This record gives sequence, structure tokens and C-alpha cells, in this order.
Amino acid sequence: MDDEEARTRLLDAAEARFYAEGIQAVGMDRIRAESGVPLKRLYKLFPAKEALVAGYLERRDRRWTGSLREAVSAAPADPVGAVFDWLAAWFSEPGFRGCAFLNAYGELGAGGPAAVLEPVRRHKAELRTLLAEILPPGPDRGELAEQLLILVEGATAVAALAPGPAPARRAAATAAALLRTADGRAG
Amino acid sequence: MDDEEARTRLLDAAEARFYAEGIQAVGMDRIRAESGVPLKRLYKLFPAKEALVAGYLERRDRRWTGSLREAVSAAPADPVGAVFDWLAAWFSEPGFRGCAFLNAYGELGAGGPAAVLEPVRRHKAELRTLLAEILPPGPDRGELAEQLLILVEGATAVAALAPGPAPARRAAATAAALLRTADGRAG
DNA sequence: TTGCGGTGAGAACGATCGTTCTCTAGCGTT
DNA sequence: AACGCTAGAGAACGATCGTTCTCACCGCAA
Repeated sequence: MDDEEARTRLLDAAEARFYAEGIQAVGMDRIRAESGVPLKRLYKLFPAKEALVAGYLERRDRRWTGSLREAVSAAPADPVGAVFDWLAAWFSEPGFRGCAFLNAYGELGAGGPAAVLEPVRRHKAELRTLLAEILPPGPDRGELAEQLLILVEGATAVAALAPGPAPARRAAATAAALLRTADGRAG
Repeated sequence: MDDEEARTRLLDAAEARFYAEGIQAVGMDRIRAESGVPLKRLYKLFPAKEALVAGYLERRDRRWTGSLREAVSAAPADPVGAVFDWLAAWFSEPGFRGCAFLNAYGELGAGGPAAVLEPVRRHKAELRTLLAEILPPGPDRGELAEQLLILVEGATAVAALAPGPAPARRAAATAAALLRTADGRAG
């Protein structure tokens, strides 16, 4: 097992445990046991738990945002609908437990380590950008993107406590009403 | 200092620290130091940390829901608008850091102690009920309440990372669009 | 064969956690 | 004055945390 594979196994274990049980609730020894990577190597690749948490969030962000971006690209006729379809599938995955980034932020607080807070902020900035990109250009674009963001976050928060596609469907219906109204105002 | 006052001071300290820093990050000794209540009395009033956390969430739920309910009652002409005005004020409070219940749920996970999970679920059920009550009767009432809930949760989640009244204002505008559309469909 | 740098397994360390125990000081009753 | 009860202050306990250290073992250059 080379460093690359060890790194992957560590991040796999970290993501599974941190997301399911919370960050503080999972010790480094659990990561070692679940990944099969010796503690010494763990600390060579991630010099402290903080680095492992940051690595977990950064990799999850790349995968999450990349997957959403793919889904949007695959449906150029209705990118907004694609976002909520994608959310519905995500909410239905076994073990879904809300947004990993908001969970981490809620757990660590605003005074948490910068190496952890920064991926959280970057993740939300990327989501904001993506939502703006799928809206038609116009003076309301930024404002509408912010409103879409609220719908996405709201559906995710509601689904965190009651998993399933329903919150995504409801948010999609709300988004449709919102965009219809905006169209009316614009045209 | 009788038991009643000790209890209040303990819950005050617990709420301040747990909300600001997270539950696992705050030890019982910090609660003792901040409240001025001896450890022995603390454990007499709350036999374990779990009980203190449950007490914190339950009291916060009563205060939070009660305050929102008051604001709604005071504006019978526009109760939905009152909800988002109330949210805007909440988001602007110093130290605002999102929904205490979702933060606790995210931190403790679905496998957390029932004494903690139950107040979280009850809080969300109460909010759902309150939102349904302020909507005009009709076949869409339940569905609209769920959509309002998504807007409330979404605004709260967005404001958690960027405090201020803006997310509440945007959610209010979205709610207005939603209700206008629903009116059109109904009448 | 001898030495050596690096690795794995896991013990060890100091800190901190939730919780309990010890000891003492005060107070009301007789 | 002597007693028993309660409560405060804080030490103590066992567990667990993040992190480091020990030591035996390996592959490989001379």
C-alpha cells in the first residue's frame, strides 16, 4: 500500500465516520482501525486531526460539487429542475444526514480552526456560484441565486431530520413559483 | 440560592456555552465555573450531562417558539410577514449561529441519546404546526406549510454562515411569490 | 554478513472528560 | 455543648482523547 492508497483509505474512513457520527465523537484510533492504516502513517500524511478533517471536507466538496455540476450540465433544458432532482436522489441515499459542511460548522463553532472553517465557506461560495450560473442573465440574477440557495439549504435541513425526496420536490415547486414570478416582473 | 435559581443559572450557562461552542466542546466544569453552581448541586439537579443538554434544548424551545408565536399573534393582518421579520431580528442578534436544534442534531448524530433527539424533533414539529396555523385554510395548507418550513430553515442555515437580516428578507420575498401563485391556483 | 533507514504494532504520555468521593464547615435541634 | 445533616470546595477516579515514543523487524547497500 503506497501513500496514495493510504491517503484514500484514510479519507474514506474519515468521511464515513465523521459524517455519520460527528467529528468530535470519532477518535483517531477509530480512523486507524477502520482504514487499516497504521497510526504512524496516518500522522505522516495528516500531521494532526485538524488536517484530516480539512482533507475530508475538501475531498467531499470536490466530489459533491462535481457531481451536482455534472447533473446540471446533463440537463441544459432545465438546469434548475436538475438541481432539485439531484437533491432528491441525495436525500434518499442511505445514511443521509444533512450537509456535512453545516454539520461541521455547527459542531466546531465560529471559533474553530481556520483549516476547517475555510473549506466550509468555500463550499458554500461554490454552491452560490453554481446556482447563479444556471439562471438566465438579468438584473435579478444574483438575488434569485440567493433565493435558490435558501431553497437548497432549507430542503437539505428539513431532509436531515426526515430523509427522503419530499423536501426536494417541495423546494422545486417553490423555485418554480419564484422563477415564474420573476419572469412576470421581467417580461 | 435555592434550587430554582441554581437551575436557572445552570441552564443559562449551558445555553450560552453549548450554543456558542457546541455541546461536546464544553465540559461540565465549564458549566460549573460559569454558573457558580457547585458540581454537587449540578449533578443533583441534572443527573448527567445528557439531562442538562435536554434541559437546555427544552427551555430554548419554549422561549423560541413562544417568542415567535407572540410575534405572529401581534400581526394578525400579515402573520407570514411577521415570521420573517422575527427571523430577520433573530439573525441579527450578536452571537447568532444557526438553529440550536439542528446544530445539536448534526453534532450528536441520529444515534445520539433519545433524551436529546426528542426535543429536537418536537421543536421542528411545533414549528411545522405554527406555520400551518398562519396559513388560510384550504387543501394546499399542509403543503404550503412544508414549503414555508423549507424557507425558514433555509434562511436560518444561510444566515448561520453569514449573519444578518438579508436571508430572512429573501425568504420572505420567496414566500410572497409562493403564496401569490397558490392564490392564483385556488381562486 | 553487517549495518541502517524506515515501517508496523501498539504501549505510553499528558491532558481532559464525566462522574463520584472525601473532607470540612456551617446550621438547627436538643 | 454535642449531635446529625446538608452542602460547598475540590481532589480523585477511570476512561478516552490526540499525539509521540519504543522496539522489533524488514529490505537493501557495502
